[in-house]
Amino acid sequence: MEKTFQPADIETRWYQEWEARGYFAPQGGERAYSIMIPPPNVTGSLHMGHGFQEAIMDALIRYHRMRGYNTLWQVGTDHAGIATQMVVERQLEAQGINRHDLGRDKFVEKVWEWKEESGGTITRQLRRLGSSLDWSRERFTMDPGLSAAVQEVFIRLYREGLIYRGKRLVNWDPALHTAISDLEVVAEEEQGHLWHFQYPLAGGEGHVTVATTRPETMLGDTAVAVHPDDERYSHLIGRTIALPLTGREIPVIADDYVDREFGTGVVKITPAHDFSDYDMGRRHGLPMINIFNDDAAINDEAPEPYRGLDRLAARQRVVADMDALGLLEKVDDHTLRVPRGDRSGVVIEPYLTDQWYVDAREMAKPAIEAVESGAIQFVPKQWENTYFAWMRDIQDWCISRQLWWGHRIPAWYDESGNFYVGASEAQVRVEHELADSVTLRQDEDVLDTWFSSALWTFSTLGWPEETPELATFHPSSVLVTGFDIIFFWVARMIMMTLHFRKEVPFHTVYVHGLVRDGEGQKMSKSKGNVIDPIDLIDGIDLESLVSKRTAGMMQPQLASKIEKATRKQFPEGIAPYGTDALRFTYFSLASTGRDIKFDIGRIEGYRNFCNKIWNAARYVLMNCENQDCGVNSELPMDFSLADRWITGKLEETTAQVTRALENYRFDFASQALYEFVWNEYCDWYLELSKPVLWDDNAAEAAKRGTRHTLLHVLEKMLRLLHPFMPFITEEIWQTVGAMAGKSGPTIMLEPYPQAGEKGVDSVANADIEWLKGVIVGIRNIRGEMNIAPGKELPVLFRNGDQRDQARLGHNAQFLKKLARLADITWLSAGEESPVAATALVGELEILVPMAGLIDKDAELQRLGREIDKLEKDLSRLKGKLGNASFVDRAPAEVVAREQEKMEAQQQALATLQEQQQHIRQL
RNA sequence: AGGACUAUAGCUCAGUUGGUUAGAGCGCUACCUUGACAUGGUAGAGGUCCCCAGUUCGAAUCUGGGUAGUCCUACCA
Repeated sequence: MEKTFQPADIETRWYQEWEARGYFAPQGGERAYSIMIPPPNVTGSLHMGHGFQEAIMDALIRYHRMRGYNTLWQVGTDHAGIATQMVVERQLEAQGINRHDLGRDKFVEKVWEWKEESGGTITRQLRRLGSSLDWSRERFTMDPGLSAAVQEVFIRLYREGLIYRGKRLVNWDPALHTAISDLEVVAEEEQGHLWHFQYPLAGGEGHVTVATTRPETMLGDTAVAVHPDDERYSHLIGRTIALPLTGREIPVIADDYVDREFGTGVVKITPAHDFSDYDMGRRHGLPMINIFNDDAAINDEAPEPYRGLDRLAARQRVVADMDALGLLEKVDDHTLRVPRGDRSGVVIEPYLTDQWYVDAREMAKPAIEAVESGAIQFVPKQWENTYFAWMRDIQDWCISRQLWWGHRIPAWYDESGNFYVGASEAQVRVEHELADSVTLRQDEDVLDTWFSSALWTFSTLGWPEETPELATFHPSSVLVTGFDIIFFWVARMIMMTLHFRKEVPFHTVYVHGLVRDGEGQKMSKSKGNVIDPIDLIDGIDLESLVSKRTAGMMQPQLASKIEKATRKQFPEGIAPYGTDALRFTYFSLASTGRDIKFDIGRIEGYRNFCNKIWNAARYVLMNCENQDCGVNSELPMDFSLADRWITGKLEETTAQVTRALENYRFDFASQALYEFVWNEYCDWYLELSKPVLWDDNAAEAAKRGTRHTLLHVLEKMLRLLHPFMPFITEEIWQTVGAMAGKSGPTIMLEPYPQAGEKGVDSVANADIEWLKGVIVGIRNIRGEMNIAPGKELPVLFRNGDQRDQARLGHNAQFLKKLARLADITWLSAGEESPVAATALVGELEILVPMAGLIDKDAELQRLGREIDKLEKDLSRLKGKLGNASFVDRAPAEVVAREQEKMEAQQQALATLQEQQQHIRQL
C-alpha cells in the first residue's frame, strides 16, 4: 500500500467495476426501498447543492442495500424547457440566426442535438460522486414513455374539469416571450420613482392627483379609484376624469382596496397590466385595455405617438408629455419590489393572454390531507408549515409556455376558435366527428417542465402501464430535496400522484439546507463564487479556476472583481481531495439548519481522515498479513482488556450510526464514525496492540486474539463507513475482507453491521478509562514540564486501593509502553516518597520524581493551576449542596452525584495541597 | 405588513426529554521525524452560550420581551 491515500485512481476503477457488474440494480429482497432522484437539468452541470443531495441519497441507498432491502435508486434528467431553449437560442444567435429562421421542427431538432452533446456531463458527474444509481433504468422527461404519461394526465385532467383554458393576466416574460408561473418570478427591492400626475376632472372643475411607479401604464387606465369612506374624495365618486394624452374619459370609482394613507389616496386603475387592478376591474366591470405587444412595446390600442415605443421609452415620453401639459406634480424617489424573470432577469409584465391552467385549489385538498394525516412526513417537521401555508392559499397553476422545447399541448383548434383536447389530431376528429374539410391546428404551446416532473415518481416506473416496478417501488421511500423547491415540485408531485395513483409519491420528505460559500453567500455564476464539486475531487489550479469562473458571463464587467476574489480565496487553487472526503464533508454539514456554509477547511480535515483510515489499514495489514489471525483456526485466542474494550466501542458506534441514519442526522453519523476511527481505534487501540504484538514473550494466544480483533474491528468498521465513503472502504476491504474470512465480491453487498449482538463490556471500559487516566496524567506532567517524549521515566504509585493494584498488575506493560516508563514502583502506605510531580486518578497518586527532571517552580505553577481549578469547582459544588432547597427538592440521585463529586474533589484538593507544601519546603 | 428560522470558542458548527467541568473540526501556542500516518503525535491556551425579565432547587436548553441577521409569503399604486 502507498504511504498516503491516493484517491484518484481507485475511484474510477471501482465505480466502473460496480456498474459493469450490475451491483446498482435492485437485488431482490422482501422489503423494497426506493428513492427517485430529483431530475437535474439534462444539459446542466452539477453544483455543490446537487453534490450534497446526491451524497445523502447515496448513503441512504447504500445503507438500505446493505441491510438487504430490494433497493432502487431511480436516475434521470428533465428537459428544463426555458433554460435549455435559451441556451440553444443563444448558440443560434452567435451564428446570426434566430429560431424563427429555422422553424419549429428544425429548431427542436437542434435542441435534441444539443441534449445529446451535453447530456453526458451530468451523468458523468453523478458517477464521479460515487452515486449508486441504477443506470439501466435511466429516464428523461421527454422519453416516449414519459411523454405519453404527460399527455394522458393532461387529457384526463381536462376531461375532469381540472384543466381549463382562460384569458387571464399572467406573468409575461417579454424577453423569452412566454408566460411563467408566479414561482418563476423573483421580486427584489429596487430603487425607482413615484410619479405624481394630475388627472383633470371631465367637467373642468379641478383635478385629482394619482401616484404611479409605472407611468406608461396610464395609457391603459380605465378608472381612478378612491376609498369609499374617504371624505376628501367622496364627492368625486361617480364623476368622470378626462384621461390626459388619450382623449378617453374614465370614471372615479370607490373600492375599499384603496389605502387612504398611501400617496394621495387616489389610485389609477389599469386592469390589463396590474394584478390588483385586474381584480378591481372585474369587480367593477371596467374595460381592459391591453397597451403592450409581446415585446412589452406599446401597441396600437394606445394613441399614435406612443405606438411601437419600448416600455421604457414610452415611460419617458409619457412623463415628458405630462410635464409639458403641466400635469406632472412631482417625482419622488421610491423603493419598490420589481418582479423579474428568474431565468431572463428582465422585468416581468402582467399581460392578458390565453393560457392553460390547472385548478390547483381542488387538487390541493387531498394533498394537504396527506401531510396532515402523517401519510407524508417532512423532516425536519417545521417544513410542513411552509407547505401548508402555501397549499392553503394556492393559486391556479399556469401550465402553458410559449416555447418550442417541451411537451406540446394536446389540443387542436378549428377556424372558428373551438378547441378539442385529445391524444392526436386523428383521435380528436373521430371523437368529435369533425369532417375532413375542417382544418385543425395544434396548440403552439408546450407544458411547464414542472408539469412533467410532477409525475416523476410514477412516470419513471412505467405508468400508465401497471408495471411490476410500480407495484414494487411506488410509493417511494423518501424524497431528498432542498426547501427552495417545496412549492415548485414537492407540492405538485403530491397533488398529481394522489390524483392519479390514489397513493402518496413518497412517505418522507427529507429537506436539506442550501449550500452556500464560506461567507454564507448563495453560490451563483454572477457572483463568481461557484465551486464545481468535481474540482474539489480532482483539484484545479488557480488559472483554470479563474478562467472557469469568469468565462461566458452575462455581466462581463464583474469579471475582474471575481478574478481578484478568487485569487485571494484560493491562492494555490484547489487541492485534490477525492470523492470520499467531499462526501464526508457533506455529511458532517448536514445538520438541521437552513444554510450550509461550505468551508474549504472542513474538506481538508476529512481528506486527512481518509488518510488516517488508510494508514490504520496499513498498520493492520503489516501486522496481520501472513500471520495467524485466528480466522479459520481452532487454536485458542486470548482477548486482552483492550481487545474487549474496542469491540464494545464498535458496538456502541454501530448503534449510534444506525440511530443517526434512521433519523436523517448524517452529521451525527459522521461524527460518531470520525470519533471512533480516530480517537478510539487509532489513538488508543492500535497503540495498545503494539505492546502485545511486539512483545517476543507474549503468549501466542494473546497475539492471535489481538490480531483477530485488529482485523475484525477494521473489517466491520469499513462496512459501517461504506455508505459514507464508498471508494476507500471498498479498496481496503478487498484485502481486509478476505483476510477476515469474507468471500463476497464487494463490500457494497455485504451486510451492514447491526448493533446489539454483544453488549458493551463495562468492566473493560472502566479499566481502559483508568489506564487512559494514568497515561494522560503522566503525559501531562511530561508535556508541561518539557520532558523529552523519548525520555523514559521512573514512576511511583501511592495511595491506591486494591483495584488500582490489580489494574496496574494487568496493565503494566501497556503503561510502560504508552507512557514511556522506565519502571513502576508501588509505595506502601506511609512509605516516604521522593519529591515528585503528581497526577491523580481518583485517589491513586502517580508520582514522577523530580530529581534532575523537573523544575521546582514549574511544578509549583502547574499545581497552582490545578488547585485553582479544583477550588473554583469546589466552591460551586459547596454552594449547591449548601442550598437547602436544592437538597430537598432535587431528585436524590442528582444530590448524591453532586455529593460524590464534591468528596472526590476535596480529596484531590487535599492531596495536591499537601504536595504543594512538600515541594515548597525544598 | 404577516410568518418562519438563526444567534454557543478566532472561523464553521453540534448540544435529542432542563442537572456536562458547555463539545467537535479547522485555526492558534509549545514540544516531537518514536518501527501505520508530519494529510502525523503529545500537551496547552481560548467561551458573559446576543441582551433583559420570568418559571424552577437548578436554564445554553422552557416562557415572555428586546436587539441583530437571513429567508419566505403579501395587491401598497
